[in-house]
Amino acid sequence: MAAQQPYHHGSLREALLVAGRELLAERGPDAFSLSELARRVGVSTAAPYRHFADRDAIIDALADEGYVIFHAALREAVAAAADPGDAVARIGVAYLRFAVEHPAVFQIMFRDREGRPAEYGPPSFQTFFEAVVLAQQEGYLADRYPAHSVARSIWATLHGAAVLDSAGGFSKLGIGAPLEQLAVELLDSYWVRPRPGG
Amino acid sequence: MAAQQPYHHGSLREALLVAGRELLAERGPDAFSLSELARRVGVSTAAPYRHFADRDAIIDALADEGYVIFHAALREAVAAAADPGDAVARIGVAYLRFAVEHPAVFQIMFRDREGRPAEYGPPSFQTFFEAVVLAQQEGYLADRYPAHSVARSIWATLHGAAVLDSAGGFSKLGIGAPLEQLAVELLDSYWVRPRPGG
DNA sequence: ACCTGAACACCGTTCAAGT
DNA sequence: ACCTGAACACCGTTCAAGT
Repeated sequence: MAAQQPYHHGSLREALLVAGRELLAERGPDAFSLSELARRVGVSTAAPYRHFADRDAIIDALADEGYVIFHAALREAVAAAADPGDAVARIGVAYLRFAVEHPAVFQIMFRDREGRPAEYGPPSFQTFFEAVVLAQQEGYLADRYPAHSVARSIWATLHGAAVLDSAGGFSKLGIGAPLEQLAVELLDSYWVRPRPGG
Repeated sequence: MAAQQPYHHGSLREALLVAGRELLAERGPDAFSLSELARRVGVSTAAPYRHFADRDAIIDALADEGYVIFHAALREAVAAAADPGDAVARIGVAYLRFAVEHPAVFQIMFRDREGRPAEYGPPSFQTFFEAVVLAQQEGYLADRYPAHSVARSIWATLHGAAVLDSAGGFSKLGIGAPLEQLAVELLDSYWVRPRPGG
C-alpha cells in the first residue's frame, strides 16, 4: 500500500537500516547481500553507497544498533538487581538471552574486523566491570586477582557459553535447561559467598 | 620448478587441501575463494567439484584437519601433565594457543552450519571431559555440579577467551600477558585445592 | 574417471547521467 | 544532493565437451 516512491527516497538511510535488520536476522551475516537489501527497499543497487561507504559499513551500523540494545539489557539487569552479587548474576542471564534472541546481531557485534577489532561491546563491558568491582567489595567475588582480571574471566565464560549455545554447541550435549539455570551453573565457581536467593 | 601438469592432475584433492590451508590462513573464512584456490593449484574453476560437493565441503574438510591437530594438542597436554589437575590446566593453555596460532581454522571449526552445528570439536571435548572427571575425583575441581556441567563451564571460559583474544578483544584492555598467565587467571576460580606448581 | 571451456545467476562497487 | 542505469571484475556452480 506504499505510495509510488518519488525519485528521492527521502529517508533511505533509515529504510536500509530497518530492512537490514530483518535481512540480517533472516540470512545471517555471511549471506547478507547489499543487492538484496536494495531490492527490498525498492532502490537501485548503487543507491546505498550514497549513505554507507560499503557493505561492511552497513553491517557496522547494524552492530552499533546491537550495542545499544545489548547495553540497555545489561543496565536493566543491574537496575533490577537486589545487590552487587545479584547484578553480576543477572547480567549473566541477560548476556545469554541476548545472544540467543539476536544471534546474527550478536555475531557481528563481536566479529573481528580490520580497524574495528571485536571488543567487549563497550560501554557494555564498562557496566559489567563496575558491577564486578562492587561485587568484589561486597565479598561476593574473590579478590585474589584485580577486578579487570575477574571481570575478564566471567565475561569470557559468558561469551563462550553464548557463542557455543547460539551455535548449537550446548544442545549437542542434550542440555536444554533454561537460560537461568545455565547461567547459575556457569557462574557457580566465581562466588565466594552465597548470593541472595542463590 | 613444477613439471608441466598433465591433463589429469592425479592428486587434486590433496593439492586443494594443502593450498586451501594456506589460502584460509591468509584470507580468513569469509574471503576464502574457491576460484582463487583453483587458480593457485593451476586447475579450472570447475575441477574442484569433482572432489568436493561445494565450497562449504572444502571448508568442512579443512575444519576436520583442524580437529585432528586440535585433538592432538589436547592429548599432548594431558600426556605432559603431572596429575589430573595439571592436565586440565595444561589443556587450557593448549586451547588458547591453538586459537591464537590457527585463528582461521579455529573459526571454521566452531562455526555454525546447517547440518553441521558447531560442536565441541569431538572427540576433543571427550578428552577434556575425562580430564575433568579425574580432576573432580582428585578434589581439584568442585563436585557441587556433575562433571559435564563443570566441564562445560570451563570449556566455555576457554572458548570465550580464545574467541575474544584471537579477535583482539583482550588486547583492547591493554593486556598482553603470555598465554600461560592468561590461562591461570581464567581458570583460577575453578580450583578448590592448589594444583602442583600452582 | 577426471578435467576444461563456456555459460549462468549473483555479487560488490564505480561512475556518468538523470531529476 | 540523491538516485538510476549500465558497466566492471569477481564469485559459486553447472554442464556439455574434451582427454
